[in-house]
Amino acid sequence: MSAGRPLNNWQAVHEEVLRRIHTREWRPGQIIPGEADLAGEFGCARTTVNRALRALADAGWLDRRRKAGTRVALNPMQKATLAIPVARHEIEARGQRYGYRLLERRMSPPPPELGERLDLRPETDMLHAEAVHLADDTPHLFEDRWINVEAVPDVLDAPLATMSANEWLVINASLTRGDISFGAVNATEREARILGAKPGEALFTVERTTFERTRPITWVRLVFAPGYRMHTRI
Amino acid sequence: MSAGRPLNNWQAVHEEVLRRIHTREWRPGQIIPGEADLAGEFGCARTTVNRALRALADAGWLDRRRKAGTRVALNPMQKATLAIPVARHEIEARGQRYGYRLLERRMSPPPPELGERLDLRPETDMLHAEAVHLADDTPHLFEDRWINVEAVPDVLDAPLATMSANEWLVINASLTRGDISFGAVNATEREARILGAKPGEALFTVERTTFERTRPITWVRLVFAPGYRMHTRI
DNA sequence: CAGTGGTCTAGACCACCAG
DNA sequence: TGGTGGTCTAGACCACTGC
Repeated sequence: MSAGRPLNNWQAVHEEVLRRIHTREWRPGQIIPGEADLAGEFGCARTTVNRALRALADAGWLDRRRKAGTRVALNPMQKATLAIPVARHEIEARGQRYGYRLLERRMSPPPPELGERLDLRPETDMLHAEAVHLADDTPHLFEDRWINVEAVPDVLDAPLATMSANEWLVINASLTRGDISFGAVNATEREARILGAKPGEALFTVERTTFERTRPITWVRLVFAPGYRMHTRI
Repeated sequence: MSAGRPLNNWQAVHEEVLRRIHTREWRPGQIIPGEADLAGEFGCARTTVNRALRALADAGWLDRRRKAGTRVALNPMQKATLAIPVARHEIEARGQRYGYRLLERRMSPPPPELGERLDLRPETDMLHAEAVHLADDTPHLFEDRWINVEAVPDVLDAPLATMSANEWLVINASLTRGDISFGAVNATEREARILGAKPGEALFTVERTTFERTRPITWVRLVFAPGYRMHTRI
């Protein structure tokens, strides 16, 4: 069934396969022809078909299993690649002026819950930094950060007044793993004051714990100004 | 510099390169050797190196540009692949019993804001369905959905009392694009009653608009029970 | 303009696992 | 156990883009 002009690049194959899925020529759950067959039909090497189908599987449109073959995914909308907001970039991308103010910086024992979660010895002091990120002088994001100084002692000399802890850590620490979670909190009195919100107002939060191997480096909670939404597309 | 045993599969190359990034042998912003060099060092084909480096670039660890070469990314934590929660799977994965109750189902003109956002003609009725998803009989998620019946007329015959609209649409409609956003809202009186929350309590929400080509099929807002967080890892 | 990554090909071998 | 996807190779050509 070698039809029209050969599809001799993987993007073209990708596009054609996606078209067949979208037009329901190939329906959810249905098995599609094997790589060799498609290569024959499209007039290209099997490697090229493989590249295209692998991309579609990564994106969630196909389910592939050896021997079982390739099927159209039942629910393509359950995978998304998300751009984790980096305050400076997000603000500058909107054409606004980025600002940063350090509100607090001091050594302190972490809240017990955090100490346990990071599996630190009790009574270990951490560096606690609080800051607010501004868009055209309007508060955008409140950052509440705890840093494990035993893991990155140099951070005590970091110029946190002018440079966000994140920027310093990215350059100076070895970050191998991150656990990230998203949720909602009611603004505390203090958060409300800092972010220009009403106390109790619902705020979007991101929490991230960053590790070097298994050693915790830092825990941070980002609390966004009211109305903030994080977007993605499939 | 062809050292020990050859790394003749892309996962091994992937691992070795990631190791050099993690140990800061190759530092953020630094340029790394070209594919040909690495292939020589590792004792494998350039294609294999390419596969590994491409995966690392997709994951955000490397930045690659023709002619400019490959550099260690400055901020590897800004990309994450997210598993969009599907209520049934999420609940069953926790070993709980999944339940579903349809609360409302009727034709109605959409709120003006929604009608505009979907670019529908004024006075177009939509199918409005509200449902709650239960985990062991405890409310987990409130679903507020509007469906464009002009795009999927058959949905009027869908057994929404026993099957969630999402499951029906995935099978019966052509979904080519989705816009997704995450945020926080204060529970309304009604949401609080349904979800077992206090009025005003901060709740995590996901909103998704789904399209066939450019035609809107459905808009849905998921409001999660208090304390819910969505997780991912890098 | 030249060096880098991006890709295609043809052939081959292999791991996996559904039937 | 045989068919399917997963991968490697060697060689080649090309597109992009920094210098």
